[in-house]
Amino acid sequence: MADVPEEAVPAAGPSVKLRDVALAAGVDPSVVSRVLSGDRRLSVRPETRARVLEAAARLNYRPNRAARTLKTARTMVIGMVVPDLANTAYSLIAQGAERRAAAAGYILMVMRGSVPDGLEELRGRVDGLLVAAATSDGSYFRSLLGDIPTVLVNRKEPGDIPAVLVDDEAGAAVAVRHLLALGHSRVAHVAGPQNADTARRRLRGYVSALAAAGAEARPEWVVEAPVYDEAAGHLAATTLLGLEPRPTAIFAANIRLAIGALAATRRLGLSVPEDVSIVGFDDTPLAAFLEPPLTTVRMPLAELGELAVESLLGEIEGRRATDVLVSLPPELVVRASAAPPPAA
Amino acid sequence: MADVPEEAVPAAGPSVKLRDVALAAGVDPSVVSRVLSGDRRLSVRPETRARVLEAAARLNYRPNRAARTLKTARTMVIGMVVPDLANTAYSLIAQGAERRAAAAGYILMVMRGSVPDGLEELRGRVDGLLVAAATSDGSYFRSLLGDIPTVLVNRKEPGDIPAVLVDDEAGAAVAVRHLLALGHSRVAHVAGPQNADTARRRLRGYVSALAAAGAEARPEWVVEAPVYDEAAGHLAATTLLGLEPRPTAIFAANIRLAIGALAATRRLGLSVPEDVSIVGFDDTPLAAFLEPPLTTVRMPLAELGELAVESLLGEIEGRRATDVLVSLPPELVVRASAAPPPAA
DNA sequence: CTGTTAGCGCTTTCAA
DNA sequence: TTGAAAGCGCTAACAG
Repeated sequence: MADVPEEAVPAAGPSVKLRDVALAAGVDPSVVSRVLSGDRRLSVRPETRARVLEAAARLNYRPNRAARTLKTARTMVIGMVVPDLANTAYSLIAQGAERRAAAAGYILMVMRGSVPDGLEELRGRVDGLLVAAATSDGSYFRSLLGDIPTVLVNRKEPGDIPAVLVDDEAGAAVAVRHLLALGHSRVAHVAGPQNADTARRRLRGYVSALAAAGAEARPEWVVEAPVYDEAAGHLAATTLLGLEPRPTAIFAANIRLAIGALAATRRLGLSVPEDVSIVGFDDTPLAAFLEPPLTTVRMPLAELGELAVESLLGEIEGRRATDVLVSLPPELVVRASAAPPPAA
Repeated sequence: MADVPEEAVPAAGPSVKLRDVALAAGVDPSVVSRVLSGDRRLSVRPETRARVLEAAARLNYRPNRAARTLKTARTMVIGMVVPDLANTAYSLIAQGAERRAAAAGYILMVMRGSVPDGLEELRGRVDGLLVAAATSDGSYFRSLLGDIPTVLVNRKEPGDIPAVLVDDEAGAAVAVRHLLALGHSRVAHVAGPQNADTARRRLRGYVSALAAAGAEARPEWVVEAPVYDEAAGHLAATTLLGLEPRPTAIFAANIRLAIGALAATRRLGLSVPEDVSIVGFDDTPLAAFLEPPLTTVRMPLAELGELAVESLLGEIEGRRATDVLVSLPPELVVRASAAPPPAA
């Protein structure tokens, strides 16, 4: 006689249902349902509960999610839409979101893409949506959404969709003040695409920090990168460094932009930070290994993710969410790309 | 009398069901179902079909997914598990996967995490799984999976889970041959974590390319990075460059490792590529903006994603999948980090 | 060409 | 403390 492992996983046969467990435990399916969902306010004789639990375990029962969803009108999944996966910022946000979602019994699933595409496909598969993808038209957007509870993650759009934000304006100001404190008087800005709310807020922070310090600000010291990537940063910085007199410092609105700016500076035969200082926005492990290591400002992105889910859970429960600003302060990560300006 | 916009989106009231559409169109729900799911082999009088379509549109009907899933036992979602979102390689794979999935009417949702965590939560929410997360124990893994159709993406584990792979071994060989052709005779390797299948295959490619060329290979020229990140690459390269005689070229098993190696080299006061040449594995836009721009090998990752879905769809349909190797060749992206060795 | 019928597997009153 | 019954919204035979 061959040994049959006791815990053998049953082959892909017909799956075991609530009814099978009920049969095996000698009770009604409804009892099994109540026991297994841990219905607190239900009195079940301990021995009955034990029998049910034992049967469920023995039969390796897995509730059918579609049936449960059909009945309860809840999927217990939260969707997150991001414009592109390969961005460490989104990954940090997702981590926070995931943690908070898990604590509430939800799972987080992420979809790449713009909202208009993915939306129809998501309806009915998620209980709520975190939208981190860029959008320019909030109301168009709302109508697409229909009644899916949604919160915008670090972007505020016209319209009534609640947003959770980090203080990008303050973060930008931290960067600029650092440069000013180092003694720079010609601080330029590689701005992000101005159709993105994040980029606008960072630009505002740059402008207001300069103003608050009474420092000089010239319109030509701001150049907008049409997208958040290295090539765009390279191009913008090249323009900036061609100015006369040349800016001695550049604050880039994003890490990829900063990397492009760094490359541009060196390709112009200038050195960082001796000739020009550079500060980037959003931190990543990579920053420490650039040449020179890049000074950046780190935003509380994991907390952003957590709070966004927090807010979304409220919406799912029918509470009307309001905008929230993550209260943790931005943090300057000082490395080597910013130093005092050359003694002109 | 107030104007009521005709296309007003109904408030979050009770949603419209198949029955409502049927009522409005004056037909039976089953007819609506058939018309809307585009059942080809069904004859419906054109005018009936038109009435149904019109009613559905007017009422803004959205099928209830849970009900459909309960009935059909299909979710039409493919899950993808990745170890971390912030890796451009996964993002490329996901793009390919998404495209192929969409063509078959599926959507792709990605989950971060290791398989053991996420799995129980995924069962019943996806029809199949693409696993790109590292695993060391394939059989343990299979038992967790139960009967969820799965394909491993660019990792082969012992056990019977089908895998779709790119030819990492050939890719590594391309890199090494490039270095050899440049005239290097002391080519070292920063290997990835050897519990990862990708890392093992790349190491194999390094070894066999050296052997095929009759070039010298020394055990101390290979150092393993315990993880695929910049810090580990930095450390490994530092060790390598302390060797006597010093290797004149380094092939790094991954882009992040290569970036760390680049930084290490410079921090040792050596220059790239004058003193030492570096070639990385997997390409990213960033590579062109490093100092110097990094020569890399680009693998057909989008195709990997497509083929993985292809294979998974087969499994979902009950066909037993076999391992497949993406046939597109690796491509060397020549930039500036590799050059002939210094005239010793 | 269209309607009838019978569930899919679960949860949740309500009744015993 | 447990069981009975109804139904979530859809699809897919089968019948007409």
